Amino acid sequence: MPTVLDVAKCAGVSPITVSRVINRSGSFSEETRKRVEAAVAELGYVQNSVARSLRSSRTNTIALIVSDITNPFFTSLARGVEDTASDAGYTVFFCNTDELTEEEERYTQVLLQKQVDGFLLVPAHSSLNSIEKIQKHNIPLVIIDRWLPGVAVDSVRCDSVEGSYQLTRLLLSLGHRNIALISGPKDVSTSIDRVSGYRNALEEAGLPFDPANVQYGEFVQSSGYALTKRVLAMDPRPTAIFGANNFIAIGVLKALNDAGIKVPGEISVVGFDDLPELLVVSPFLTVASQPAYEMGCRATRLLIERLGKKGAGEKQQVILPTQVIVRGSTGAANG
Amino acid sequence: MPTVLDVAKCAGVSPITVSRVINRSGSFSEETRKRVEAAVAELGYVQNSVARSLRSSRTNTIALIVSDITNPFFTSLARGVEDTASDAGYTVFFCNTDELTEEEERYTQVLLQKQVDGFLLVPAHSSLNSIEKIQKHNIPLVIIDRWLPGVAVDSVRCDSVEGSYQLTRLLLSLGHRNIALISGPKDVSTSIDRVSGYRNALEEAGLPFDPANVQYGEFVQSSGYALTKRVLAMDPRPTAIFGANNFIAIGVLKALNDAGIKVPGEISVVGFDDLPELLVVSPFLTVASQPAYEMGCRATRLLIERLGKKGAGEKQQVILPTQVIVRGSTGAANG
DNA sequence: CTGTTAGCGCGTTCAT
DNA sequence: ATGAACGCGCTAACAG
Repeated sequence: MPTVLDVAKCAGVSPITVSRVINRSGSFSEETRKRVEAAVAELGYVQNSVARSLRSSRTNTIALIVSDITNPFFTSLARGVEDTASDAGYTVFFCNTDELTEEEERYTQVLLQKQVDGFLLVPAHSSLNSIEKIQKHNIPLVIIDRWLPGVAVDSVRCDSVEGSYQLTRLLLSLGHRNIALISGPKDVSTSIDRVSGYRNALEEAGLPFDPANVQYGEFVQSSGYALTKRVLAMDPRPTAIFGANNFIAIGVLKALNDAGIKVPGEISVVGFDDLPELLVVSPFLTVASQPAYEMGCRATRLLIERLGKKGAGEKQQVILPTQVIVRGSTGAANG
Repeated sequence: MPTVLDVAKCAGVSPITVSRVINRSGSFSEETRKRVEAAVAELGYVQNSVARSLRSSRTNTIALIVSDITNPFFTSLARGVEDTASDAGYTVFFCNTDELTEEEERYTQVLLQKQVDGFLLVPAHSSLNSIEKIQKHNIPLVIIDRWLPGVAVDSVRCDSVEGSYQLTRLLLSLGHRNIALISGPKDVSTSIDRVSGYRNALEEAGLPFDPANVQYGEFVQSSGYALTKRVLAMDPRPTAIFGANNFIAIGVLKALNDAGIKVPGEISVVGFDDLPELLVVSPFLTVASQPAYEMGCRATRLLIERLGKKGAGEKQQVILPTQVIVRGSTGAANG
């Protein structure tokens, strides 16, 4: 493969001039530009970004670390990230941690080695190792979807407390007094916030917060399914179930389906996270919807802003609203 | 950030010795290893892959170029790619072309510059520019999901002809004689193959192939929706509709829903590509399902095999079977 | 507007 | 088992 040197010889100029023309940096005559571009075309020259990066200390590359790209929420988010990054001249590495701290740390290490210009991270649980390592290396970082206690970082997420509060209020307004919440892991902020919102709504309504009504599990369908079975065994049986993310909510609906329980006739169901309308024929679930694509765009824009002025400026917290969408899975409590 | 030199000084050895310990290459004493590792830990040294790549001409990086990661088929595929790549020590760049040839070429150029070790590509339409460019640079390439006329490349895809043939036979066996096929773009191989399979089944059954029954559009929901409207206006009206991918099939179902037409009572519907069971409460659509995750794994394994022996060996074509899953959207033709 | 020099951080080559 | 010298391809810094 030809190098700048070959192009330079072919065009009868010095390597640095070739560099200037290719990168549109510095200045050069129209005549030189033409000769260089002709040489580039003739030789089929392709610039070597690796060498360029070694010299310039920039790779035009960012990392996106999520728990599972297969979750439609993260898929949309990833698409937002890629669109925004691509427009700004960045290429995106993507990584799935499956909520495993070790995987997160392994990826962080590799990507630090690869000299990514910035990190977009959905933290697995509440380990700070990765974050501290990234910060120690002075690489811009934006945390997405979750917060972590005691760290000052740029972040973009949705208002889970408020979304959860509104969903719970909706159920209360329908007459439900016994509402089960099937949550994710205890140490993930989205779980914590959604429990808080739920609790706030109950207390505002003068109802007791019963810890037994909150089941902690994983943000996966099988967890939603299994915990619903447990909820159904409770006495008195809740008249509404709140699934704390999309997978859990689907697990809830499956379990109710399998148990022959009518929704919303016998039990109402609400969920957090909507499914993209491109995937659903007739949306049924009442949800608090998060603007996943938009979150990806915002986080990427924030990150790219940071790339210029490393470390400078106050950390920013972008908190986007959720939108409650009422559909067929919720109805009046009977009894 | 510290470099090998700093580590070397700190450990009282030469840079190359540090390199040997870190990469477990060459030989060194146990004593040296300990001193180097202590220095690495003390300084928080992280190897610079960019410099390493410049020297070694390998980046341990591959590119995945798909039309749209938001399509669950590509999402699962991407997950298969990432899992396999990660296990083998590779990191993945992901890119969305939206079926645009210019985007494909732009990404190809950028990734060539970034010296990716290999390409996984779902080609947009039938332009060969990107492929020829990649081949000219001698970078291993595996084409996924589609074939292109007149190029010898490694590829992994499903047997769309057979899947389509079986879906059509299923409809025929249910008594349908007037089956509309809503397809993707005319120049994409998956469209071509699915029309072929459909045609084969009809002709085998002694039925005429009526080109008017095949509507070409895009592989998107709005296209499936709009073309269904057109199909519904036909006289005689088809008793079954075949959506050539997941998005189209959903568009078909939405259009029938909006038109108040019962499925399968009045019209049966089949689709290509299944939706992940994690996303669906009660699967309804009869489909030919493609093992998307597996395709991603296979393609990545094939690519990684190639990375060792560049250009050597015969090009390989992996063709995986589809699986027809009969569900509630198909019923007997009445009439 | 253009060129010279030097060096980014690492690993290959050859020596000891 | 260890080290010295050199160069991967490019561009920053400094001329002119």
